[in-house]
Amino acid sequence: MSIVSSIQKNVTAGLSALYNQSITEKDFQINQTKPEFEGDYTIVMFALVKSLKQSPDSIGNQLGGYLIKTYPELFSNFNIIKGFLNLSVTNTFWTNLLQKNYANAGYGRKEKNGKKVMVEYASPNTNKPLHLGHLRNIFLGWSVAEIYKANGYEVIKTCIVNDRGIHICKSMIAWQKYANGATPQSTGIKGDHLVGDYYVRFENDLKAESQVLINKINLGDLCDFSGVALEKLDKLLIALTKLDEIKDEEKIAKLHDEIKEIARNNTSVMAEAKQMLLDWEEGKPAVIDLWKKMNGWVYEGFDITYKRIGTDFDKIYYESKTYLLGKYIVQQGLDKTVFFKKEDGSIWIDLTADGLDEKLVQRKDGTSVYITQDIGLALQKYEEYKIDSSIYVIGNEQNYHMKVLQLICKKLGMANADNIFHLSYGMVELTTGKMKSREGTVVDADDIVDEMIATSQMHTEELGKVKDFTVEELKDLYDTIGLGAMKFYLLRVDPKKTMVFNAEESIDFHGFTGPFVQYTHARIKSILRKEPLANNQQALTSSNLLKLEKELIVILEQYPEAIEQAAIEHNPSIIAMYVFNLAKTFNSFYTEHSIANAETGNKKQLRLQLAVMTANTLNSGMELLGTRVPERM
RNA sequence: GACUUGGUAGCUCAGCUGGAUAGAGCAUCAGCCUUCUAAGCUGAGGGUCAUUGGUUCGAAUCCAAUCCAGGUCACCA
Repeated sequence: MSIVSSIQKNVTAGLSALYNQSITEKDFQINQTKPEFEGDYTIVMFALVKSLKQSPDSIGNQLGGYLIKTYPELFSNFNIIKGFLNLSVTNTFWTNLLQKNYANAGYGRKEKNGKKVMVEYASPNTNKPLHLGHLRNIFLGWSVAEIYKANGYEVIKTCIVNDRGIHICKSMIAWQKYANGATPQSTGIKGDHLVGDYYVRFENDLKAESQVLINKINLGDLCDFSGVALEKLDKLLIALTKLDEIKDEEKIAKLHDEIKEIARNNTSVMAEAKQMLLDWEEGKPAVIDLWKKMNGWVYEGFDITYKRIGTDFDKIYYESKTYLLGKYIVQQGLDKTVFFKKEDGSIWIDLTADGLDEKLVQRKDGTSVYITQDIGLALQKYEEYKIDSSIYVIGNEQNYHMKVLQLICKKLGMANADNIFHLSYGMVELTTGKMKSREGTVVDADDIVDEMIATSQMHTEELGKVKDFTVEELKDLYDTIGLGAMKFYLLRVDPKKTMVFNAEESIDFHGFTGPFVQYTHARIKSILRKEPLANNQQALTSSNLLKLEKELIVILEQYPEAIEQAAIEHNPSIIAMYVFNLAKTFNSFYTEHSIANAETGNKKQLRLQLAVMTANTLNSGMELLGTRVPERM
C-alpha cells in the first residue's frame, strides 16, 4: 500500500476515534508538503471544519497528536500553519522502504490479475510509408501495452492492416503506367517507399486532370459532366454566384472544395482506379496478383521500420479478410432488426435515439464500408482471444466513428462492448503548420529515425566517452540513444493533446529528454562498477536522512502509483514525467553528496542502495516507454 | 450551423476529482570539471493561468457567457 493511502486510512481511523463521526477518505485531501514548510504530507483542515464544527487549528492539533501517538513508527512530528496540518514521516519508514525494495527489479509492477486486454495500434494503409503521426501512434500503443502488462494484465498487441480499398488501387494504377516493372530489388528503394512514390504519382496525375476540369467549370463549361454530378455542379455554381455578393469566404471555399471533389471523381484516372477496385472485388487474377505483389513490398518495408523502432505485434489482422465477417454480421443484425434496409437495398442503423444520426453499414451494391469491417473485427477479437477489454489507439479525428462503433457493438449484444476504449490521440503538427501529404509536408518515419540516430552518433563522438566500444556496441548505443530521444519526445506529452513537433527541439538531448534519463542511468552504473553493493548487508540503522536522500526515497515510493495511474489514464506521459523527475533528483543528489566517499560506512551503504534502486526504477520506467537504458554512454 | 477538444512564461509542455507565494524543460543571463561520467549541477530574470461574471473560508482548477484555435458531422479509409 502506498504511503498516501496508509495515511488516509490512519486519518480516517483517527477522526472516527476522536470525534465519533464517520469521515470517509473523500472528505479530506492529502498533499505533499510544500518545500518551504516542515513536514512530508499535508492535510487541509478546512474541509473538515463543517462536519466537525471545530476550528481548523483545533482539529489539526488533536489529529496530529493522535497520529504520532498511535502510529509512532510512521509519524515523527507535526505542525499546523494556517489550517494546514503538516505531518513528518519517520526516517525509519523511509529507510525500511529502501531496504525492502532496492534490489527488486520488479518494483512497482503488479501480480497477474488474470485479465486479458487487446491493444490495437499502428494500423497503416498499404499505399504509402509510415510517417511521424504513425510513430506517435505506435509508440503510444506499445507503451500502453507495456503499462498494462506492468499492471498485471495479459496483453495481446495487434494491428489491423488496411490493405484493401481505392488507395492501394491508386498506387497500382500508377505503377502499371510508369514503373516499367520496377521493384524494390531492381531500384534499391524500400518497398513501402516505392509504392508510396507511385501513389504520389497517381495523385499528381489526378490533380492535373482535375485542374483542367475545374478550369472549364469556372468558365461555365460543364460538357464533361452528366447525371447526378451535373445536377450538383449546377446547384453549386448557382450558390456561388449568390455568395459572391455576400463575400462569406469560408462558405465560398467550402463550395469550391465540393466542386473540386466532383471534378476529381470525374477524371479518367479516378475511373481507372474505381474499375480496378471492382476487378479486385471480383477477384480478377491479374489484379489480385499485382495487389499481392505490391502489398508484399509494403509489408517488407514496414517490417524493416518496425524492427528498427523495436515494435512488433502478437497478431495481425487484414482488412481484406475481416470485411467478409463484417458483412456476415450485418446480415445477422438485420435479422435481429438491429439494422434496417432502405428501399435501394442499402443497410443502416438508426442511432437517433442515442443522439447520433443514421449510419450506413452496407452500400446498396452490397459492398462493405469502413465501419462494416470494424464491426466484424471487434467481434472477432473477442471470440478469438476471449479478451476482457479492447484498446484502440486511433487518432482523435475518428472520435465519432469510434463512438458509433461502440454503440453498434452494444446493440448487437456484444458482451464486453462497454470495455472498448478508444485511446484517442491528437495530431502531430509541425512548427510550420500541419502535415499534409498532398502538399508534401509529411515527415517520413524512416527519415526522422535516421536523423535521430545520426544526431546521437554525433553527440556521442563529440563527447568521446566510449572510444573503447566495438563497432557493434557503438551502433547499438546510437540506436538506443536516438530512439530513446525520439520515443521520449513523442510520449512525454499527454496523448489526448495535439502536439507540435519541433525538429530542433527533438534533437536536443538535454533537459526533459530520453538521453537525460539514459545518461543518469549510465552514471549510476559507472559508480556501481567501481563500488559494487555487497549482498549480505546488515540492516541500516536509521540515522538522520539528508534532505536529498529523503527526497529520492520519497520519489521512489511514488513509482507504483505512477504505473497504476498511467494505466487508468492510458497515459505514458505520466511515466515519462516520473522518470525525468527521478533522474533530476538523483542528479542533484549526485552533485551534492559523494557515494564512494560517504561520511560513514553506513551512509555509503544507504547511498549505494539508493543508487541501485534509482537505476532499477529508471530502467523499469523507460522500459514502459519502449526505451532501453545503456550501461555506458 | 450542431457536436467535440483545447487556450497557463518568448517556445514546448505539467498542474485541472478546488488548498499555502502557479511549476518543468528549451531559449536568455551569471556561476561550477586535478575527487563517483559536465548528455550534469547551482542561481537569476521571465505570468492579467484567453476575457467577463458566478459559486466559497479559498478558483488556473467547478459553473455560465463570450472570444480565439483544432477536429468531426461521406454510399473515403
